[in-house]
Amino acid sequence: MTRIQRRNRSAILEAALDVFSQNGFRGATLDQIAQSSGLSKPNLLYYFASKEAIHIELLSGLMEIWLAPLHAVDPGGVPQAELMGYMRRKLEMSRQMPRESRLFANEVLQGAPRFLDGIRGDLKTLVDAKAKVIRHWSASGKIADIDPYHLIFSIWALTQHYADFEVQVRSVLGPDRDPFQEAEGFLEELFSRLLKPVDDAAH
Amino acid sequence: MTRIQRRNRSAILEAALDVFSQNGFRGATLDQIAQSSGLSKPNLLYYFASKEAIHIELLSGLMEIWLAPLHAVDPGGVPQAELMGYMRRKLEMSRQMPRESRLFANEVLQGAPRFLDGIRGDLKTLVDAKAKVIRHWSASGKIADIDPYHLIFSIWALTQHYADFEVQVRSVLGPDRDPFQEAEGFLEELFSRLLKPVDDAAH
DNA sequence: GTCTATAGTCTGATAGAC
DNA sequence: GTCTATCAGACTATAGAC
Repeated sequence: MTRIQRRNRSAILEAALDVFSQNGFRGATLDQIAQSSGLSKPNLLYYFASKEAIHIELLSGLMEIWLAPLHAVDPGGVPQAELMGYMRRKLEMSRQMPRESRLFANEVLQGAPRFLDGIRGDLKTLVDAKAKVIRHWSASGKIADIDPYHLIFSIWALTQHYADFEVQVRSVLGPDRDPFQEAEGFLEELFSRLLKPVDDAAH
Repeated sequence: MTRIQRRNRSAILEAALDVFSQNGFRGATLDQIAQSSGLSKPNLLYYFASKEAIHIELLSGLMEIWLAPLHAVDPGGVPQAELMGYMRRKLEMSRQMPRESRLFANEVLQGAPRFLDGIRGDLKTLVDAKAKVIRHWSASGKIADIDPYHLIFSIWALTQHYADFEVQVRSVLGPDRDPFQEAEGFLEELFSRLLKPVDDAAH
């Protein structure tokens, strides 16, 4: 692949991320992507077979990046620190990559018609593996005895909320507050309390 | 308005809830709504001026129901019980009204272009009022000293996650588990821990 | 009030010159 | 590789008969 091809492909994907993340698959148009990427509409289709091909390429290309923080949870690390670190990295991704968050949110919200394989495959496999690690940490008393799947869901829900519903969060907080900075402290407190094992010796 | 008119209008709105919540505004078509409601396409437009009018009517009509649980938080009640009750009612709404949850999620996710007034108006006003109540509870030591806005966001994020991302949650948990029933216990534990005031006497 | 027919527009994709 | 021109289908909305 030439340098020009690489540059055009990535310009298309960059523009597509903008457009798909804001409008969802059906709401997005090739015209918008063409305009935003600076290429003509037929030229998009020279690089990608169809509108759907662009979308699929985007999703699968971002999947690895998106799952990296969970992948990085180390079974050999300090449980509390590993999980707090995972939460922090996810929040940081919501801050730095809100478009990616909304891209996935749009897709899942609408039933993941173009992505169910990825969810049922890579995602489930990874979550199952990490859930086993977390369950072990709970069983050995290193963290509280809570369901690992719902713990992971709660990290997703709380961190991605600030990206996916950013318009609402900012509207409610008003223009002078920084949602992400405040979320950092709040979620730190929340997950500290959630993960702390019950200290039976205190009773 | 005749009985027939009332029945047709509500049939349209019921069908529109199905279609808009699954596809978003731009992804939805009048054909789908017509088919789902059993009326012809021109007949939809006899009852509503446009596709957008249907959507706006849906959103504003559901706004009151959607905010009722927060409205019901009683400044005179027992703080911990009030907030746990709010969380429980929100989770119950995710279970019973996932389409409504996804309708709002789609709209907010895409920047709330048809709903920003509602968010900046009624929603912000209500949240501001309840935040003041919660802050007072914190200050008097009845619950933990946490930010009331982010507490409310966390209730929204965690309860609505089970409706909005239901496909993903079910795929990860597998077919034999009941997400909502499990969430009940998990969120009960999470918010109990989060709201509990620090007991200084213990140190 | 409800229908068929259709106007007018938008959209994904292709043809073919260069 | 990139463009202009354009097709075929889908879409919102309206006209007009009944």
